[in-house]
Amino acid sequence: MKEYKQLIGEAVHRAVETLTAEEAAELVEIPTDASMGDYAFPCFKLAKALRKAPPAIAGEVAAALGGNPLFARVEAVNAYVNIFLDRCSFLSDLLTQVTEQQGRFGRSEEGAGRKVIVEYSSPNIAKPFHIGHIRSTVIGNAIYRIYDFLGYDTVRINHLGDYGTQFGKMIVAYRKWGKKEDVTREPIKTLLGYYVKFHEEAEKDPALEDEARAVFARLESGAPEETALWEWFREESLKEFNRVYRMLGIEFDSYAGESFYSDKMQGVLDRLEEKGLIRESEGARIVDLEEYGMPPALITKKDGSTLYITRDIAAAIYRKEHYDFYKNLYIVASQQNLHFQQWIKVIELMGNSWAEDCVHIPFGLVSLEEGTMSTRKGRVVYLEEVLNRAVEQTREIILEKNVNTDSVEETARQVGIGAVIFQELANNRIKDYVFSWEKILNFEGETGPYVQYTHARAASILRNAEGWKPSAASLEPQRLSAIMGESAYQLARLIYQLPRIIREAGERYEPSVITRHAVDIAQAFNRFYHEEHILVPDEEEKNAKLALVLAAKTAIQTSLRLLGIEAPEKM
RNA sequence: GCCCCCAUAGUUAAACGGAUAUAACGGAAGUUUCCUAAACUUUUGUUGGUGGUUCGAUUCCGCCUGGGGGUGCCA
Repeated sequence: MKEYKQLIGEAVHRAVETLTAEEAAELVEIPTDASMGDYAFPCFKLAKALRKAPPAIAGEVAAALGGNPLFARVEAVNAYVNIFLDRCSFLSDLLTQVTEQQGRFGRSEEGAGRKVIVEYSSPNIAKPFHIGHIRSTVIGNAIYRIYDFLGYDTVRINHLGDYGTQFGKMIVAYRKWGKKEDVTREPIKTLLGYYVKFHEEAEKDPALEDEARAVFARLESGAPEETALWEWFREESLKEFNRVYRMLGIEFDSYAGESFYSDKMQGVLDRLEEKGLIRESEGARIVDLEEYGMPPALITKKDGSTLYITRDIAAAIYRKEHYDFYKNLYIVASQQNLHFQQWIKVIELMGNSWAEDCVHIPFGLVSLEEGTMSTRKGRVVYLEEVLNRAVEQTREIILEKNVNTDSVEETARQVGIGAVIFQELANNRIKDYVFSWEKILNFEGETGPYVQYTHARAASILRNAEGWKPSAASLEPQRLSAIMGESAYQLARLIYQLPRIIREAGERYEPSVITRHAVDIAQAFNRFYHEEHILVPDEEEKNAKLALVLAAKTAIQTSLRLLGIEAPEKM
């Protein structure tokens, strides 16, 4: 398909040689107000080099672009050149492409031969999978899907929090107060109970903390009793996690968590020693980062056991050797910003130039109205409960509205889960937010159900069109004239932008760019739907409009798919 | 103390350094003999303060205020 920004860039370059075609293309804007054209080229920056007033330059550029048949109209307005596309050839080009490519529209091969690792979700074993975990899980899944769509080779890693002193605590608590049958019956809640009790008791008796550290040290050195208990906790927890992953439609290529690297720790310590990066301080071993403005990185504790920073370093080195990644992405809360800065710096100090390919993608904090979530205090909202309630409420709405669907259960699941995911991906990931039941169960306005509903509407029209198939002949430019109104054209423009939007979402690691665009397309579609009748008697007009409906449906479906949300055909 | 992030209508949020700051929710008023009213139309209302850089700042830089997070033996 034609890349208009590029074409305009080239044309500007021919008119003003001091600017390369690429530089010119970079400057091309899409005006907020459609009455100022489909594209605009601001001339301020040229004023200095050309020693002319911007409006004068705009006039010259406009004159130079004027003869191009792709542009219906080119006007100089003050310092801007406003460019109006020839709508018929634009629509013909777009609709031909989208109806041919369908689900492949927007796909790219730019990532061919490059491997991208996406680490996401990474819950802690033996702790509840709560609403705070949804962010990493859902953002990571979307980033994986976006990179996959852009042609990259992807590896999805669930870096389970299955190691560390917390397991010492858990084991100590289980031995003191635990019952096997309770754990088997309800693993996570029971184990969490032990964990909470441990902290209560440790307040009165600080010796428990030391005991827990000692038990973890035994676990790390491979003691059979501790290892068996740990394996059992891990297994029971994974059963629960997988139930949630299935609901969300999320999968992983690897569950290599922290424990996976336990036997690789010594190698890291040796390499750090070799490089002379380690020194002893207060009984612990550290890498001093003072000259980089950071507190020291604690590599081992005074009892010799490791910390998670050591495991993250080991993991990154292992991944570089094992996968030879192009990018190694970590979808982890912004609370860990310093942690990531520290260990990536350590990797760099070890002489690894690929340190810069390790990217921390932070996101904001989820809190409850009562305050921050606290596993220890048992102040959590379970993700599974959120998903179940969203599905339940959707089911009620479906029955109430008497919705046209083949399976109430299936649709309730698609829409309920989709609503939760959509909301999670609607805003910039860095923003903090306060969880509220009222908000998450609201399905009106800019929400997942709105976009899905629009998709279902488009699907419904195509069903009503019985047997209609897009044909290239009916999309020739001369046959489109006078058929398409303003709302149709504005919808088409948004569909055209989708491939660029997907690339931007990938570059910025920001799925919300796609979420917002999906809403824009849905709004434009609904406007078009209300203003114009689609299944009209005139064959030529009907063909063109149906092609646009199909293109809109395709664009919405692709957007939702990249976000990890299903697009029901009926609802 | 030091470091990082955030601050936009009543609320929740958008906005590659560009033209008149964009939506949704809420409030007010409408649209269903018409392809799905989970829809659409109209209306209401916004850049925390202060300096600077720039032809142009919600956006970049400095300071201030407010909120959140981090800061050596948890992850």
